Amino acid sequence: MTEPRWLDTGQQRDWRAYVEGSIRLNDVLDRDLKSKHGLTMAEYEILVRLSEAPEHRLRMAQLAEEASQSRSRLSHTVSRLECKGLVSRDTCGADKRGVNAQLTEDGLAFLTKAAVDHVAAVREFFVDVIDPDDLRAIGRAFTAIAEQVAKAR
Amino acid sequence: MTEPRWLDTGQQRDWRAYVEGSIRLNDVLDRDLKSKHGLTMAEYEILVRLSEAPEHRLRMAQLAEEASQSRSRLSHTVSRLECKGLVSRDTCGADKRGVNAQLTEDGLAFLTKAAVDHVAAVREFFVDVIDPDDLRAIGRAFTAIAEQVAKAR
DNA sequence: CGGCATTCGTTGAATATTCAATTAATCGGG
DNA sequence: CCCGATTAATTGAATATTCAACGAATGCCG
Repeated sequence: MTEPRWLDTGQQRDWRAYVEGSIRLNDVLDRDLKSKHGLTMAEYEILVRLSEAPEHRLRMAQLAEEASQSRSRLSHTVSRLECKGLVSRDTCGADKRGVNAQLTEDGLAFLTKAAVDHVAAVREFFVDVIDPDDLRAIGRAFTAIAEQVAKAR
Repeated sequence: MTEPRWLDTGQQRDWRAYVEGSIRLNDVLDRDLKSKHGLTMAEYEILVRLSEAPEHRLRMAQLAEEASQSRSRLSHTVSRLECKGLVSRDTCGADKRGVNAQLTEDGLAFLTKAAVDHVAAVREFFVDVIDPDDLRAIGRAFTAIAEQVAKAR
């Protein structure tokens, strides 16, 4: 059997700082969005992706991929957003298996308001708290991580 | 009303890379730990903190704080771990409201095995795919973030 | 000492997420 | 053209997490 390669002191410190910090960041951003607009980050992300898509619509599978969610989870979540009138579903013309999620006008208006508060919170607890060079490092690192995860599947 | 300060292109790119990367990293590590040992990261973290505490025991409130979990969530999760025989509960002598969570011998043995695989996965998808300087940047940044979140409460 | 406010931990219901199975439609080789 | 394999999306049950409320013990202050 191969000897496990443990993390050295510095690596462990940094890894743990990341684990704790990311949980707490997520909590505070989620709480903020939820208290002010009744949305979770996952729901918010869905609205954002739709708002950036041509004609404000995307196939479920692609939306799931972009929002880093399972298809099952997306189905449930979109159902909730549909109940709130922020998103609608219609069957895709070309591929009759497919379903398009479509951002409604209300959805876009709602997102526009929520985005103002959300970006302020992202600044307050993330962007404005860290050195610009460190931000770039984070961008590099997590891009590489996402690639590595994708590669492994 | 104050004008919202949007993120510039680079900030947005880096922020989004982080959001996506951190979700995917969490997914892959959770999946790995769950498939190999039937534990979530949250449960694993609880065992780790207990293993590092004097006499392998901690008050529930402190454990919740260290593992970045709500007390309610911790209660439920510890109940599950108790069912598996990895943790036990006993009332705290000094403060009769208090409860100590205690890592059992089985729990320690179990953790020791799980840690080998977990650290390997943390290397594969995190430590070994990023530049050492970027890792330090992440450590700095998320330490600052955790502080900022703590300050805001 | 008395009593009010706070802290500790748990509980159960409401909500969200995962997991496995299902239905329907498309694809592709023969 | 047909049929088995694959893909799309949904469903409902099992599981996990959040949320609000609670009971018990302690702290604090007059």
